Amino acid sequence: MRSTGSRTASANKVDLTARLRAAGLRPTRQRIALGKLLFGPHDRHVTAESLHQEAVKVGAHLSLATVYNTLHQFTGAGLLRQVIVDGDKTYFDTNTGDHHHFYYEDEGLLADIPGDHVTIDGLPRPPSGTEIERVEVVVRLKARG
Amino acid sequence: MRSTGSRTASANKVDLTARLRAAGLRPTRQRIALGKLLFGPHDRHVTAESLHQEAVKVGAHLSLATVYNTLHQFTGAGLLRQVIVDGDKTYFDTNTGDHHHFYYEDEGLLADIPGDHVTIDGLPRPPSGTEIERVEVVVRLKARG
DNA sequence: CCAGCACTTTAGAACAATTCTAAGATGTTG
DNA sequence: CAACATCTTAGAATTGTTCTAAAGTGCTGG
Ligand SMILES: [Mn+2]
Ligand SMILES: [Mn+2]
Ligand SMILES: [Zn+2]
Ligand SMILES: [Zn+2]
Repeated sequence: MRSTGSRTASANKVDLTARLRAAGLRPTRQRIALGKLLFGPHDRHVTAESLHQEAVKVGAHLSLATVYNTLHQFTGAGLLRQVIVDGDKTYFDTNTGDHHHFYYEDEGLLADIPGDHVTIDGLPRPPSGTEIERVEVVVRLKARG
Repeated sequence: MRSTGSRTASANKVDLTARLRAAGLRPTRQRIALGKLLFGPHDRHVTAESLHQEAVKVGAHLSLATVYNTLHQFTGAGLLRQVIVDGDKTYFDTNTGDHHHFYYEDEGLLADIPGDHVTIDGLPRPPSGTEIERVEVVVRLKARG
């Protein structure tokens, strides 16, 4: 359903370069490094800090400010979306399609719930003058007692 | 359904004092002032900052640190719950029952969606070793284009 | 091929929300 | 009321994030 065939294959530099250009972003060393980490075979949920650490670990060296800039630019370009489930940090999600989340509160981890089979009934219609931008379901989990 | 009959009447000092004592909290001047603002006839969504300003406006004078302390103590006592919809600030909700939210992104305002009629189908069962603490639905609204 | 300009990166400062510290104030109890 | 535990609070500290402005890099027109 998602239109990005290249997402499922390991993201190579050519793909990324094209994707960045299409988004109006120059394919810089830093953006390509982050893109490789983000747009691999599986979807991911990262924070700026976690992605920065990961980038450093694979030898890319770039600043945390650049990670923030890049995450926001990718989000603006529709390559990422933000997920807000914790007051202390912002998560960025490579899955921009319709889906929901489990949130492991103890671990601070997100897991996708595909949107396909989830239905939400009985919601009131949006107040006049407004429209729905998105409906988000978060299932908060804790370790079984 | 909620067990707090006193919530619907204007919260008086006697009620609040009892409620605080029951929660193991001394009914101090500050906690009573905040309790009066919070536990009036309607449910409310506040931030520490908004509640502090409101308290100052009605002549109570207490520090922002006390507002934070009190909000957390009230939450621990089950008198409030937190709602996380914005990375920049935490909302506290006097409605501790089962319900969901509209979030006016432009305004930073929350409105309740009663839980009674909303049904969510097709959610996977929680991963083993975990249990669901709560299922939250947030309907993000934007001004109609 | 560049030169040259726009776009990027980044160190470090700045910010905003929240938490912490530790010292003085206040509620409660005998 | 004394005495102690509990509370409050100013101000410092922390954390996640954004901003600033200066140095670096990608791209294009000649
Ligand atoms: Mn914070
Ligand atoms: Mn913040
Ligand atoms: Zn996701
Ligand atoms: Zn609410």
